[in-house]
Amino acid sequence: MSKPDPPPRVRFAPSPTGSLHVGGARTALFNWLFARGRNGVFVLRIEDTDRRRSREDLTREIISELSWLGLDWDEGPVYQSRRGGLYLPPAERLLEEGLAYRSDPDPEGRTAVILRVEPEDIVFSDRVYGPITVSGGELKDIVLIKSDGSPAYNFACAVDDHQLGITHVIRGDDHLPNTPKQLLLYRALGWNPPVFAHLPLILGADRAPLSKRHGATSLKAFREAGILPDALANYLALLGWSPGGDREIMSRDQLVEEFSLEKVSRKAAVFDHQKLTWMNGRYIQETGPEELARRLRPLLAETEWETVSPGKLEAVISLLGHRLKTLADFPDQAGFFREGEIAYDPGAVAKHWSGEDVREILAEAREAVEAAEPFTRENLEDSLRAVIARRGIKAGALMQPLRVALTGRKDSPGIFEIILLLGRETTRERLDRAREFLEKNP
RNA sequence: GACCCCGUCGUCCAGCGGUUAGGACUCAGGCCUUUCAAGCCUGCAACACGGGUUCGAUCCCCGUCGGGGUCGCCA
Repeated sequence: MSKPDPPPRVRFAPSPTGSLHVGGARTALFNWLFARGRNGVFVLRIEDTDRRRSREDLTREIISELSWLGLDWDEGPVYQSRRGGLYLPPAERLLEEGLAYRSDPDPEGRTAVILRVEPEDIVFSDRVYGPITVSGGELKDIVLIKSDGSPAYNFACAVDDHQLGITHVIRGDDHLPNTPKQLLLYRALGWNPPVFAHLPLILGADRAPLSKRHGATSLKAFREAGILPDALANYLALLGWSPGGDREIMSRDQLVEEFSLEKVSRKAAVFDHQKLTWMNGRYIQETGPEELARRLRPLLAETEWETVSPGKLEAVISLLGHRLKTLADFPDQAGFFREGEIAYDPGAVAKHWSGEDVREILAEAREAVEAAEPFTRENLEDSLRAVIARRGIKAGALMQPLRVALTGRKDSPGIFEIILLLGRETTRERLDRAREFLEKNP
């Protein structure tokens, strides 16, 4: 047996110039899975050297969305902007060694520090893409320190990764062309380079890189759309990676257990909202009412549900929570549990209230509900089924008009459960109102 | 344009020289049922093309075509 690899140190290094989007989130997730699966260390580094475009509020947002996704880090956040002093010494060393030179002064007399690049082939092995050769002469000299004194990206990246002891650089494959440059920097500085692993891009349905044009792509948007973090993590994990075989619904522990860079795909993947929504529905089904209520609460702020009691909310959720595809579906599907008058869906009325005997049936249903004593699900069902039997009609001929009267819609959870939760009084009110409606609109 | 990468159902994946090319999402039909959702069953649907190598290529090699990435003193 070969001896086990030492624990890896990886990092996720977002730039706070925009919201955290699914592409970045997936990169963070893969780093996290990799670290957690082999006892490694996950470092969060904020690449905020671009003072002009970096925003503190975005830094906070990125941090909180990562937490929402369930990703935690062991070190950081490390702010690149606060480590200015780290970059000059290595650059000066390269200058002294003659490996780097100063640019011609700009009009203001400032110079940049630039690494001299010799024309020679560069070969490296990417953990995902395999061996990659870049022929000599393709690379130009590399700017280390810009004329304004700040470190250029590739240099800052190499210095930081080295200084933080990063062993594996796992990032989007838009960085693949940067890799030879960084390798040259490591070589010039006499440092051991980390292992590089590049992740394929995530595309929109039109095969263009995912962007705002494709709708909700920020984590914030997914959260607000009622996607569960575990569902999103599971979906994202499978975008560009697979454990082999047919497994799809996988817990965090399973993902951590199975994840490996070798099984990451090299092919860009199209983000499929429908499949995410399906998967989210599966996760919702497996989530208990208590937790669903907790997840739902923030989405209910400023809606008519804001003031509903926790007990009532949980009761409603246990009745229809498992039917939701996203948490955001809740207000629409649960609307009829709110007090006050319900709206009748015209389609439902036309379909189920057009029969001649509907008024009679509803009247008998009303009596049957009154007669259920004690007020239990079993008694309600017995009582209502008795009406069906007595009239010799099909169950649907009673259930459907009743459903419209109580919910205003064609689809809903089971009628008996609804009556039970609504209570006798509300049920009675709604049936009376249905009767009035039918009298006015024969 | 140059350099690099990629190419299995519409989409996400499995496959790793011999398979009726498998699963999932979507879509269609059916079952169940008080409706819808869920669940279960069935169906539609793919190896980009052309050369090799081989007894045999989805799989290996070359080319073509197609897609993507990068070419800043941005990150």
